[in-house]
Amino acid sequence: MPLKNTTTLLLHMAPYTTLPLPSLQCGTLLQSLTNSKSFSQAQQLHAHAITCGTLLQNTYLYTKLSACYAACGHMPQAQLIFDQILLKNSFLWNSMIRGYACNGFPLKSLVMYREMLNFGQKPDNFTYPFVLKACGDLLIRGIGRKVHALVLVGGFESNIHVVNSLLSMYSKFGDLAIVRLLFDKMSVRDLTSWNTVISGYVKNGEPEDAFLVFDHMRRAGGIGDGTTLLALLSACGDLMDLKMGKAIHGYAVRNVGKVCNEFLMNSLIDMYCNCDSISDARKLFEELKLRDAVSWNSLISGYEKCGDAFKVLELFSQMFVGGAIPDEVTVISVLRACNQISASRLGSSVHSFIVKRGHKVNTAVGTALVSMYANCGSLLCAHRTFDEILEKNLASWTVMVTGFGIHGRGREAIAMFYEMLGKNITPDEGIFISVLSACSHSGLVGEGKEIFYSMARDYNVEPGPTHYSCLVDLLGRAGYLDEAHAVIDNMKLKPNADVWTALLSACRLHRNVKLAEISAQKLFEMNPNGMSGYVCLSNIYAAERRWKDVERVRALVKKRRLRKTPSYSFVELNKTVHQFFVGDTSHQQSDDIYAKSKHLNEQLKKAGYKPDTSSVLYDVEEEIKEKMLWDHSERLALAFALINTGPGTTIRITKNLRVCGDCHTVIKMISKLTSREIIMRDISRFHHFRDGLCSCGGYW
DNA sequence: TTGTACCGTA
Repeated sequence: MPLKNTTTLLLHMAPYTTLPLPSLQCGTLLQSLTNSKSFSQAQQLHAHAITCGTLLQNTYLYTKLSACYAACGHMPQAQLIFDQILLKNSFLWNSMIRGYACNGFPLKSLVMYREMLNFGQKPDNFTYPFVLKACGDLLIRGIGRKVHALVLVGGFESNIHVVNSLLSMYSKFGDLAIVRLLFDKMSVRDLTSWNTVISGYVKNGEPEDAFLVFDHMRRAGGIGDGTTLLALLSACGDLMDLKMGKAIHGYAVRNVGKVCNEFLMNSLIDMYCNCDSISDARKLFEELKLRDAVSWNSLISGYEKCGDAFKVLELFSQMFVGGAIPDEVTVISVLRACNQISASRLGSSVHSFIVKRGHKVNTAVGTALVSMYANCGSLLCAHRTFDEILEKNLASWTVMVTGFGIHGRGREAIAMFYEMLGKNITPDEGIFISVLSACSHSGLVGEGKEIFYSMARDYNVEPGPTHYSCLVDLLGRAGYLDEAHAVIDNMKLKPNADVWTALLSACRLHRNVKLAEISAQKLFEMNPNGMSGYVCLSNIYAAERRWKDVERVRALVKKRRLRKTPSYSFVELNKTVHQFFVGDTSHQQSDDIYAKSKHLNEQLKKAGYKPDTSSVLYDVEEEIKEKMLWDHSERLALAFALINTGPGTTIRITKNLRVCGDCHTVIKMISKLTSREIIMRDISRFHHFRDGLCSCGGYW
C-alpha cells in the first residue's frame, strides 16, 4: 500500500483507538504530513501523541513536529516547540529558517540563522538556499554578499541548489552581471538554473535577453516547463509581441500539454491583454474550467487598459456569480473604470463594498479611490479618503494634487505639494506635471514659473517635454503668448508636438491668428496625423469668419484621410451610465430630450442668450448653426439629466473632448435658470457651474 | 528513530 494511503488510514483510526501509535510510526506520519503541508492533520496527530504519552521527552518527535508546523507555515506553533527542544540538530534549524523564509518572514529567518551560528551549529547545503532567499527578499546586498563569501569558504559553490539560490538572490538585487558570471561558470545546470536566469532577465526589464537565454537552453537540449513559459509570456507582454506570444502559447500546448496549470492559463490571458489582443484573452477565459480571482483580474484589467469601462463593470458583476471573490486588484481596476466614465455612484458603492468586506483600504486601494473621487467630481470625498490613507506614497500625493488641479483649486494643489515636500518625500517628474498643470488651470503664472525653474535647481529633476508644454500652457492661457513662444525657442530639448499644441490652443483662446499659423505649421510638420491641431486651427479661422481658410484646412484633413474623434458625453443616473454622441437620436427618451433642448433655448433667449456660433465649422445660415450647437453631446446629456432628476439634484456630466465655448455659456445660464449645480468634466479639467458662474474663471 | 532545497500568474 502506498505510504499516503497508510497515513490517511492511520489518521482516521487515531481518534478511535486507545492504542498509542509507536514513536516511529508517528515520525513517519509526520514526515508525510510535512511533505503535504497538512496542518490540521498534524494538529490531530500532535494531540494524539500528547494523550498517549508518546511525545513525552521525545526529541525525535518534537523535532519532527516543529518541522511539520514550520513547513505548514504555522510559525508560532513551530517556534513554541522549537524552544522546548534542547538538543537542536541542523535539520531542526534548517526547518525553522525555511519556515520563516518561505512564509513571508525573511527577517526572522535571518535572525534564526544568526542564532544558529551563535549556537555553534554549522550551516550546510540546506541552510544556504533559505538564507539567500531571505537576503534576496529583503534586498539587503551587504549581508547577501557576506553569506555568498561564507558559501565559498564552506566549499558549497559547486552545489547546484546553493548556486541556483545565489542566482535568484542577485537577480532580485538587479545585479544581472553577477548572475551571468555565476551562471556561465556553472558546470551543471538544471531547469531551475535556466528558469531563474530567464525570469531574472524578465523581472529586470530585459525581455530580449530572456529570449536569448531560452534559445541557448533549447540548443542545449533543454525543454521549458510551466515556470519557464510563465516568465517568457511576461516578456512577450512587456514587448507587446503578439507573434512571439502565440508561438509560446503553441510551445506550451506542445510541451506542457495537459499539465497546463491555472498559473499558465492566467498568464496566457494576461499576455494577450498586454499585447492588445483582448479577443484572444476572452477566448481563453471562456475555455477556462476553473476561474480564480487572478483569471478574472487579468481579463478585467485587460478591458480596463483598453478603455472598455462598461465591460469591466459587466465582468465585475459576473465575477460574483462565477464564484470568485474580488480582491484588491479587482477593486483597483474597477475604480479605474469608474474613473474613465465618471461613474461616481458606482465608484462609491465599490468603496462601501471594500469596507463591508473588511478589506483594508491600503495605500494602493486608497490612492485609486482618491483618483476615482477626484475624477468623478467629488473633490471633498477625494480629500477625505486621502486623509484616511495611513501610509501615503508619492502616487497618493500625486493624485491628490492632480485632483485639486483639475478642479481649479490651484492654491490648494500647490499647498499640498509643499506639504508633501515637508514630509521628505522626493518629488518625481510626474508630480511636477500635476502641480504645473494645476497652476495653469488656475492662472497662477508666477507660482508656476517658480516651481518650473526650481525643478532642476532644487530637486534635480530635469524638465521634460511635458513640463515645457505645461509652462507654455500656463503662460499662453494667461495671455503671455510671446513669452510662451520664447520659452519654446529657448528650450534645451527639441520641442515636441505637445508643446506646439499648447501654444496653438492658447492662440485660439486669445485670437492670435499669426502665431497660431506658425504653431500649426510646426505641429503639422511633427505630427501630420494628429487631428486636434487641424480642428483647433479651423476653429481659429471660423471665429474670424475666414471660411476659405477653414475650407483649406478641411481639404488638408481630407487629403490625409484623418477623422475627427467623435465627441460624446456621459451622465450617470441610478448607477447606470448613459452615453450621448453628437446629434444622437438613439436614446429611447430622444424625443423628450430634443423637446427639452428646444424649450431651454427659448427660455435662455428670453434671458438674453446670444448664441456664439464661432465653433461651428460650416459656412451656413445662423439658424442652422444654432441648431447644430444644440446637437452637442453635452447638451443632450444635460437635457436628459434635467428631465430625469428631481429639482436641486446635482448633475455630473463628462465629455471626452474640450467643452465648447457656447456650451460653456449655455450651461452657466442653465445652472441659474434651473437652480442646479452642474459639475462637468471635460478632457482637461472640471467646471463647477452654479448660479450662472463657473469655477474655471475662463481658464480651460 | 530521520529528512530539509532553488525558479512561477494580475
